[in-house]
Amino acid sequence: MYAGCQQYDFDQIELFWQKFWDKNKTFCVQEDTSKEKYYILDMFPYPSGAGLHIGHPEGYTASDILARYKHAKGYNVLHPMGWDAFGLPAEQHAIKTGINPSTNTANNVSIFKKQMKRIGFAIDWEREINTTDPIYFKWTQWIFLQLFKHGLAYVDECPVWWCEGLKSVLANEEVIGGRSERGNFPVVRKNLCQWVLRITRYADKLLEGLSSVDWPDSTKRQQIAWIGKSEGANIFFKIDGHGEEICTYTTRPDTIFGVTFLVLAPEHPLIEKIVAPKFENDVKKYVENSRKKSDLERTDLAKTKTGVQTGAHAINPANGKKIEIWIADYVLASHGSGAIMAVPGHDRRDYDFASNYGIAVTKVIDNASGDNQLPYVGDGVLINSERFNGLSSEEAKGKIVSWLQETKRADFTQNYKLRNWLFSRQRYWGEPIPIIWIKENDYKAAASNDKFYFKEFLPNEPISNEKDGITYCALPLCTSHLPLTLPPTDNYLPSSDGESPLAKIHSWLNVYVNVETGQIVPADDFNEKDRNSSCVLGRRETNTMPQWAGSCWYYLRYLSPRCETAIVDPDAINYWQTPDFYIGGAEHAVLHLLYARFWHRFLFDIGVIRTGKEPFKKLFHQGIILGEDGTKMSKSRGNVINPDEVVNRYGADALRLYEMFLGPLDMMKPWSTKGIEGVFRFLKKIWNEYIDREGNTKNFHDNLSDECQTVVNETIKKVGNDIEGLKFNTAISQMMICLNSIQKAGGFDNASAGNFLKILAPFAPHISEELWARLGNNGSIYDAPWPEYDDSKIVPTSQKIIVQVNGKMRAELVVNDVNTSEGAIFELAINIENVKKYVANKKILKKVYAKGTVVNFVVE
RNA sequence: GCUCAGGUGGCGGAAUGGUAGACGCUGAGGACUUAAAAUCCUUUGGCCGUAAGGCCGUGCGGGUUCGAGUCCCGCCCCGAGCACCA
Repeated sequence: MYAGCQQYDFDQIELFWQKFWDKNKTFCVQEDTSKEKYYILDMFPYPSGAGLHIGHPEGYTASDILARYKHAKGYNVLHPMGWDAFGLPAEQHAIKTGINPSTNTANNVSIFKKQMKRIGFAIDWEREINTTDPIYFKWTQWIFLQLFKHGLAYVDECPVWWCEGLKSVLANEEVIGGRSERGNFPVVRKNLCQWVLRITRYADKLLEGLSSVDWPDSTKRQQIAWIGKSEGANIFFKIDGHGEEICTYTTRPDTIFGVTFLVLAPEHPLIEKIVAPKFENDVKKYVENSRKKSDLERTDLAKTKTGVQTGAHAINPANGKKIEIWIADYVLASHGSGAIMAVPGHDRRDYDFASNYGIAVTKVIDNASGDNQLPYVGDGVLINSERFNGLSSEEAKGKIVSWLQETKRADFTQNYKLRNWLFSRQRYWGEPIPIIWIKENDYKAAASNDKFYFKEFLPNEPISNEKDGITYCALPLCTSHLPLTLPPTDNYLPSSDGESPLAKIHSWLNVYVNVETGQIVPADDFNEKDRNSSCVLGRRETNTMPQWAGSCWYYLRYLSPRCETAIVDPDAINYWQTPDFYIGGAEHAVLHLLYARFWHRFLFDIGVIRTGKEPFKKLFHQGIILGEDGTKMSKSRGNVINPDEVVNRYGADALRLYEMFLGPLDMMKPWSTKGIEGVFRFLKKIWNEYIDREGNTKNFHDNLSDECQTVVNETIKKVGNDIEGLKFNTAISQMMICLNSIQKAGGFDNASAGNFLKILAPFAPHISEELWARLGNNGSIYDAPWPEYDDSKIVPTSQKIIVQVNGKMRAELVVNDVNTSEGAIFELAINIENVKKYVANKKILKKVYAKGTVVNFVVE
């Protein structure tokens, strides 16, 4: 069966085959131990109301080509798709309309799915997942509870980014230049009680794991920079006339003899204790001022560095010198110990500050190049450093810290830029955090009860939080309570004091917990006659999880999407393991990919999965498709290309082919409407090589010319290699070259007609299916094996050798015998008219022959 | 400022140190057609030349090499990421 049109009617053909694939479940897979598996993962989309963007099909087509190719090569290919559907836009839509976000989400998902099916991706839709589906987020909550149990989730009253525009707290990563990443609203600091995940405990593991993965270098580098590990030392400075010490972190202990002052961050806890009465007012003013400043203002590099004296002094532990202690906001409380030993001779920032306030600058490192300019920030040889003079920076670092260590005035240590992961969001449309807060006394009493039900995820140390003078402890739900679903409401607006909309839904919020039976009853429904000593009143956690949570582990869920007993079925993961290939945008280089690695390594550490420490062995980022004007597509610029319109006008095969033909997959490249007409023409040419004007399949040649056979075999080879190397643009141009040759030669023979369709199929599956069927084949071309090529046909029977004189091309030499000797080649070459001209009467200094390619005569 | 990636015709882009510009688009000319669309053929880096052929040419300046878009050094320009991280 086939669509049966006369001309290349892409609409009829594509719809016919899409229906065929659906009906026959062509792309559905099961574990099959007789075959090697290949797991291809796309970063799953957020199903926005705007529908598919023209950039989506780029990555999806790339992974689809690979999936279809690997299948043809005999692999059991898993290529699933799902929806990262929690998130702000659906919630804001709900705030505006009062319609539950799940309705809106379901709507958007169906649009996305329809669009993706219309492009013909070889996706196993039976494995479709959705992060907002309770059967999915049951396990997201379960993983959170594991983190909680293992002491990796805690609450902290910490300064967080509060965005008034979004009425929500944002993570550091969601704040760009003092404004929210989404919506571009201004943000301010605010103290709130938040859930935090201890990702910093995994800093070293996350760093170490990068060396074992095949990822783009830039992405690895970004993660390394984000983790920001540095090796250095804590050095302790005694405060003159005080019992206190100031701990400073430095990576340059070799410059300790050049310390001329200390600087504390304005938030440093010792400030109040050490400030001299005379300076109290100035200090107070300065500290208050810097608290008011936004981070943007504080970290503006262009501004001159400001600070105030404390009037207190510290003693340099290396030489006993008394130095001033200053406060300045160029020192960050969040890094190291929030205090630094300032070495203006060898640090740009300390130098700037010292210059502003007339503080002494001492040179303690000799620059090898003899440049005397200060500050000199490189390594060198120590001077003015007493017994350490003459040592290199490298040697001195260790020796000085060891020496100070003897008297407990220093310690070797490391520092990280990585902060713990703020995991709370004050939103409705996210996974509820499966925690109930109960009074500390109730918790203690319950925990010491042998019949305590809530042991499954109980941490060693209770997580507690004080509210209105009462201490509450976090009681973790058990697997049997999951999923904890979102209560219905029609008011999605967060409360003005920063709490999630869930805090307003009292029937859900307040519950009675039976700590012996595990029964949880809404307080409203609580029947007083059921009250007994094991019933305690609790308040549910109202924060929800960030959108990253659902995407941290989705690649595991595809393996057994309906599994009810575990996050992933053990047999399924034992077979499919982790993805062999992961493709998605570079915008997720740090956050998603770091968080997912963190969860994966955690799940590995607690034995939930045993498939290796890293989730994504091979990663690739597709580039961005720009508008026709070479700028980023945006509504305001009016340069947005709608994929539906492209499909309507040229078809899915043309869209797929064109996006792959545009240029290298990882590059940014502009869309061109004229360009897609080119590949559309190519598809029509293909059609016309198979089907005559009456719509009948053509008769092919009995055999092809040698020349054509060479091209066909080269094409099979190159297309295969190019797919493996993800060089789809050159694979397509090779197929064009092949078709041009076939066209010139007057058509295919039977063998090449079939082979050409097999290599075309991953790129343009619909037309390939249709023509494959019209050649008389049954079933889907998807199941046809990848063709073999004949290397002997690729080796040409004659060779074209370029003849150069002094490196300039002067002639071409064609030799019929590939094994012609070097001497004979020189003889033939030198006798060509246009070569003779240049070597005549000249002394030949050198003759070079690169076998089969070039002859070069070097003459005086 | 630091780190990384890149700079090739009118455009998107090809080129294991070996014919720079494959393939596609655009432009020009032609065939078919009453005409148009579609299709097909020729041509399309610049300059000189009727041609054969020659000279120049991969951001700029040097270098290595028989030979450089490709390797090395310095500079310029665009893009991305990080950005007072001590």
